[in-house]
Amino acid sequence: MDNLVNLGFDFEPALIEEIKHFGELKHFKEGDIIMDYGKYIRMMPLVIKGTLKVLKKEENGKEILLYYLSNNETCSMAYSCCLEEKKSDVRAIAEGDVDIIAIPHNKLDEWLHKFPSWKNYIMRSFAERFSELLKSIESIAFHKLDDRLIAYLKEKQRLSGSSVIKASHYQIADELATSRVVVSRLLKILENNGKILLYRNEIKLLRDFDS
Amino acid sequence: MDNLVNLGFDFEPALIEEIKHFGELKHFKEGDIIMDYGKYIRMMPLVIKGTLKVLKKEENGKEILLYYLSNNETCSMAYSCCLEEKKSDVRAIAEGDVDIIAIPHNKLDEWLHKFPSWKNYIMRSFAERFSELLKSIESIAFHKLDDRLIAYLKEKQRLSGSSVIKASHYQIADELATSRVVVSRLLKILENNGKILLYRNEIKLLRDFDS
DNA sequence: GCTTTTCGGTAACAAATGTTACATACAGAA
DNA sequence: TTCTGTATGTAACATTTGTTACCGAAAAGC
Repeated sequence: MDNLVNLGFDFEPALIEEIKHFGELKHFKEGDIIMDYGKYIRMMPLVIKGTLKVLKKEENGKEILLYYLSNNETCSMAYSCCLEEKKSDVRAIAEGDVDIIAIPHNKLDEWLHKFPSWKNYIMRSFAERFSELLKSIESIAFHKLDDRLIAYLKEKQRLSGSSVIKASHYQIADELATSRVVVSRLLKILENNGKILLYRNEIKLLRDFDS
Repeated sequence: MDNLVNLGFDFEPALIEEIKHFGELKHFKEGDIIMDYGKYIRMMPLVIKGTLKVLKKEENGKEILLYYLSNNETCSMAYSCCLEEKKSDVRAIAEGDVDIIAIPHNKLDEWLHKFPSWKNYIMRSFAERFSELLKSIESIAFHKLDDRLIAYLKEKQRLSGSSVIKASHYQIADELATSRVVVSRLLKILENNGKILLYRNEIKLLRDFDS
């Protein structure tokens, strides 16, 4: 918790003191569910380390990836839910080890008045989430699956910092809201074009991957 | 402007006075553009009468409908843009006659501190827009075009209060980000199934439309 | 009246995606 | 090792959506 000051939050010292005092440091590991459909949300997560993925599910069970949250980001939808005592529309899952600071919901509004840096942070978060959702809509509505797959792989590369992506075709299909066979087919084409190499549970992006 | 008090905003009297003083009443008519791609936004629109549609466009020219704004609603994305001096990612167009109150951007933040009812309104707006965007994503990602078309027609019916919808197949295709031929095809199927009647620039929804 | 433009209907085809089914390969457990 | 569950490869086919082309009807302009 002490290294909070070093993180890129840019909060004023008094606010950092309050966060240290009222915030609760929590650890999650691969696959842990931080927020879930239909559950009330009583705290707002600030992501300190690792990555969360935020998903939306349909009645029949299909899921689609909305966006990732990583360092110093937060889920604005959690904020909205906290304020209005609403149930969550989305699910957030830890990708690997994740540390968050949980801010209790009753502080959110108080800090908004007390700390300009908190207000700015919240407003910036809202804007970023809107922008991510718009990107997501753009991707689904306007791009074909092969482009979306490539974008997905790039995003995974960016977040992990590695060009070896650990995931099964099933998982990828889930997050793109399509079927495993389709993903396998498109990945095989990418491999044949010399963009990637395929292994079990692993995809290696080659140098000329983006072109 | 004087009938502002009667509208469902639920603002405190002092805030209403400020809105009357600093807000500017503006009229738009069918097709007028209130916000546009790449333009800076210097005021935030409160919709008093009529309906705005909010769209997102792709590079190649295709557009897709994100959601409608009608009575007492506002565009949270405009709010974000105002605060951060950002360019708009979306376009907002008047559907028929529209009255808005334009709130100058320098008041937004000030009122946030001064008026709890303003803060609540803004926060509620953020939550509503998120929810609309999620509905939009759900629709595009999980539903086939025929379902989306039906949902689109229902929404039009709800907003206009009439089961006669004035629109060409071209317009509908644009807002669903597909082509005219596809829309005509699906509409004809609906007509053959006794759900609707088709005329030039007009679609009449029949009684057993939803089933 | 005529001409032009826009709108809608339809066919024929192309492309993208989804589905089912089955084979094989691999990893870990027993 | 063998067994077993999971992951992947691939074919064949169905469905959905997109595209092009052409037609005639209705509205708008002249």
